[in-house]
Amino acid sequence: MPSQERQAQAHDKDHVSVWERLERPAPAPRTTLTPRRIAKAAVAVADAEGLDAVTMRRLATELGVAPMAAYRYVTGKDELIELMVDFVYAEMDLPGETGNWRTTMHTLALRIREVLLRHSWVTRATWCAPTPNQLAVPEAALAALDGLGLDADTAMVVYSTVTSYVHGAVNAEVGVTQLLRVRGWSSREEARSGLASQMAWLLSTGRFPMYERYIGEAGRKDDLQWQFETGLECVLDGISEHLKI
Amino acid sequence: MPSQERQAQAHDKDHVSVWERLERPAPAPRTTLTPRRIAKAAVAVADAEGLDAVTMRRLATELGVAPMAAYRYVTGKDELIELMVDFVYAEMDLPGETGNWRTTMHTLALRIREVLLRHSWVTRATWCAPTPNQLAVPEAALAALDGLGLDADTAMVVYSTVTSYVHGAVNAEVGVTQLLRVRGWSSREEARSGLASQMAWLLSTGRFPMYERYIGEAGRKDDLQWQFETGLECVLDGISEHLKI
DNA sequence: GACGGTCTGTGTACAGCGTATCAGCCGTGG
DNA sequence: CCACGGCTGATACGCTGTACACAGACCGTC
Repeated sequence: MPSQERQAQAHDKDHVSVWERLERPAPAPRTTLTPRRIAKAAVAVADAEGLDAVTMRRLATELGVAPMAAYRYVTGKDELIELMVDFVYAEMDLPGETGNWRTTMHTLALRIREVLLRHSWVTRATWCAPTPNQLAVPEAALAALDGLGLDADTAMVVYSTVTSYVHGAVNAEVGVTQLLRVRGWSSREEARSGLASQMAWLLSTGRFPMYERYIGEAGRKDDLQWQFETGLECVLDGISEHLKI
Repeated sequence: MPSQERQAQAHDKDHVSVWERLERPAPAPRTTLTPRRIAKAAVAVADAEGLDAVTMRRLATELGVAPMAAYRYVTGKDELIELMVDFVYAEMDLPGETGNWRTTMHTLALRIREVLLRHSWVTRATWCAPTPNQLAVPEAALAALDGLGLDADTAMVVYSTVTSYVHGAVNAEVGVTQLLRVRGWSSREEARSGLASQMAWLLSTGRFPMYERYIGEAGRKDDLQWQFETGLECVLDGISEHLKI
């Protein structure tokens, strides 16, 4: 995301979000290009080759239009990424009312993880303003927490705590995946050996005896699903315990 | 971080990490440029103006050397960022043995948050391989968890859960800050009004009644410290509860 | 004290990026 | 029929990361 701070003084307080702008006039029956089509193409590229592969030129090629064409719909690359993020969140099916906050939050966490893992670049784009479909997530969570007697602040903390955990965990998972791509390790085995040799050197310094023991004793180092769910259970137990709900 | 996937096939499995390389010969008493000086200058720029302001040319200007000079010490920008991350983690003072895992983990979480907030760009650079000073964090955590009867896998889950939460939470905090810079909002008040107007439009769609109520009822929306600590208490309670420790 | 080799920093160059700007084209109102 | 005004495409600029060839400084050796 190289563009994050570029357009600083381009728009100031009378900034109008993409969403608001797109909603307004419906100026003509757009045919070739639509925000949705743009977002879809960009997401496809990002999924396949990473966020850095998404360039305005590449996107244009993918869509079969001129390099600058997409600028008719977004003011810059930042907004393109907003569109992409929203597109991704749109595909998440949020859990409905189950009558049990814990079940709902559990499902929600798993769903978020699925989506973020499927589009691993999203975790790198969290700096953008909330998009409509992104806002639907806390909406669903707050609905699930309604009626438990929590005040508004506390309910939001519950939501934040769960999503913070999910985002942090997925970020760590994704970090490894991305490292593979950076290093050009394609096969899983190649990656393991490459990372292992590097780690071996670090451990050989003797600075990390506990970590070394972990490497030696651990049996579920690669069971990311188990790790995630175990941590999630802790988080949910903690919320239940701490808030007496 | 535009360079993340560029140097794919440059080095393959016989990749040697910066750390290993720097340790090896001790070739001469470096004078003008050292990895530490490079990292320090880069971190200063990133702290002041964001990660995107850190360019090889800018860094060179800052150090008073030619644009390509730093390439003598790092193979590319990715390694520069590794150096920067390690530099930051080096300044974290890790909690010593307290005899109480919960106290130690609590302190650790707060310390990590402090450091990450002080260098808010770090959360965007988590994809890199573990650096020595980064590895010192799980080392300290595992040491604190030793002797509780947890198996290696579970101990690591405890550590991961806490840091996942911390990273996720800080990431969310930082996201807001960064949005300000992107939008060119300098003052806090200006930011609030700008964000509020955008949010107002989203809420006016009526899609988010629960969220709207939260906005109306919440009193501690800006007390990030309280939110963080409350969530952290939940997480720690949950670990204690779930694992019976 | 002179010398050759290694290490350190410099200069130039290139491909690719985001995007400002302008020229041309189109459908439409007169 | 023409003039016009908004959409589209191409060109251009300044910036990026970095490959590459080079010059100077320091070293151990003779």
